[in-house]
Amino acid sequence: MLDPQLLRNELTQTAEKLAQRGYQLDVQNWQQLEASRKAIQVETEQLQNQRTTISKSIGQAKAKGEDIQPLLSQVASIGDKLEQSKNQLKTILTEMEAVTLYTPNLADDSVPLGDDENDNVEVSTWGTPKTFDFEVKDHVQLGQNNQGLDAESAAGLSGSRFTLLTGEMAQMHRALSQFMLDKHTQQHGYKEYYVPYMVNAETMQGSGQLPKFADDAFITEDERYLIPTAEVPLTNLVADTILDEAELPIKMTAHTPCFRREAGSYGKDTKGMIRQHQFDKVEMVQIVHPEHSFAALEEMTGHAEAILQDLELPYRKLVLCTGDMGFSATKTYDLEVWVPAQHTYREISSCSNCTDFQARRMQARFRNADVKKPQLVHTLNGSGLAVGRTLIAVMENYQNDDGSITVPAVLKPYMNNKSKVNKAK
RNA sequence: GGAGAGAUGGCAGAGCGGUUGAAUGCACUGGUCUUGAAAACCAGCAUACGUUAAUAGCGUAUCCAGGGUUCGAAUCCCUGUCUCUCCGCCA
Repeated sequence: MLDPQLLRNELTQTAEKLAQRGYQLDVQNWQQLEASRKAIQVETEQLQNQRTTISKSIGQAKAKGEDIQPLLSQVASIGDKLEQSKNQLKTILTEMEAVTLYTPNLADDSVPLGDDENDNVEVSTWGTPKTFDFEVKDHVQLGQNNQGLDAESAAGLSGSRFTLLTGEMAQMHRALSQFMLDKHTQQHGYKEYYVPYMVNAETMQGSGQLPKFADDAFITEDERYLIPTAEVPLTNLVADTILDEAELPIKMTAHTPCFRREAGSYGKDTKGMIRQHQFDKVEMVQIVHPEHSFAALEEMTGHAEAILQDLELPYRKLVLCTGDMGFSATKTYDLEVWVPAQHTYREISSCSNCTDFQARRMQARFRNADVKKPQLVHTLNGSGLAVGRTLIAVMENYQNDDGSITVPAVLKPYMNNKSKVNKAK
């Protein structure tokens, strides 16, 4: 949610900034709502004040044994008017809330303007894509060759966009998440969490997935949502709390499966395990003092980069343009890893500063020693990294002529010191 | 799944349907005292919204949430959520 003061006092500028993101705020409608809200709220509060005042004097009169009848008839006329006024106010506030819940965060001034992913700006690249002296296979072929990746069995069990991993592929998948968690907890200062994979609607609303993106999530019969990312449970851990300033920053990480309907992505990335209904991810979340959130974004993106560097996977870093950013973000870096078979970079991490947007929805605050008042925290989240896509990247970048895959050095301790897997039979 | 108990300010914990935003204690902040600290004593200390130039006043709301009764609800009634205890089942 945006600061309501922005919509009240800087409506035109705010609408312009929202338009950069492709969101059209109905300014006229909002102004009308705001005007009637003002009038009706004042009226309601006045009526309420009258009623309370008279009710109090009834109490006093009764205590003194005076006749309360005149007071009762005085208050009688207020009831209906108040009721009506209250209902009107409620209707307007509900309407206004609907607008604010559907309005995205504002982009930071440092974010490049643009319409879609074509306008994202490359910030840096790392590593050099390896040249192969044989014809590279994609991860699907590599997986099939070695019977470690089985889309057909998964489809039989669950349908499209699911993958089954077996043997050393499953082991490498596990090794990757272990490695990532160890790196973040031991070197980057994050605390490890094990979290629920199902959350309630309130939690989904807190981090911005609801109400606007209900179609993207799986919902259970008892109205719980399968988490689309560990960002949801982790970030909401501070919902409705007032933290001590000394507790900040809070740095959390968790390895979870992520569930996404992928509604509207029909035909996109149907081959292989690039885009799945279920995938594993190691997520980083930071809860920080508002002054430090942009520095924290740089730091957190660095933590994701460190994983790729340790795995020696070439990647590039992009800053997303205004039109391509997620709903809650004010600034986002994407990391894209080199995928040899596609001869291109593919997204493997996304790190965002959400400023106070999620914090306001969740009412996550800290007691500011300077101001002494509770103040909204800033929240950040980043993938560190998407495990399935990392597995793909390792398979393809570390493939050998015979179809085997060399184990990256940092993964060896997690794989019984094997140096190669999936030797073609 | 069955039976019972509960949910009040940062925490603990009072509260008869009437001037209760709410006793008291702890914590916290400022002060007195002290060479300094502790102790003691004094004072202050919720949040949100509205109005406003105002972080000044004034007003409104908030005692788990949502309904209801009433002139008036933290207090009474209904529904829901969560927590705890006991029983059953169970990885």
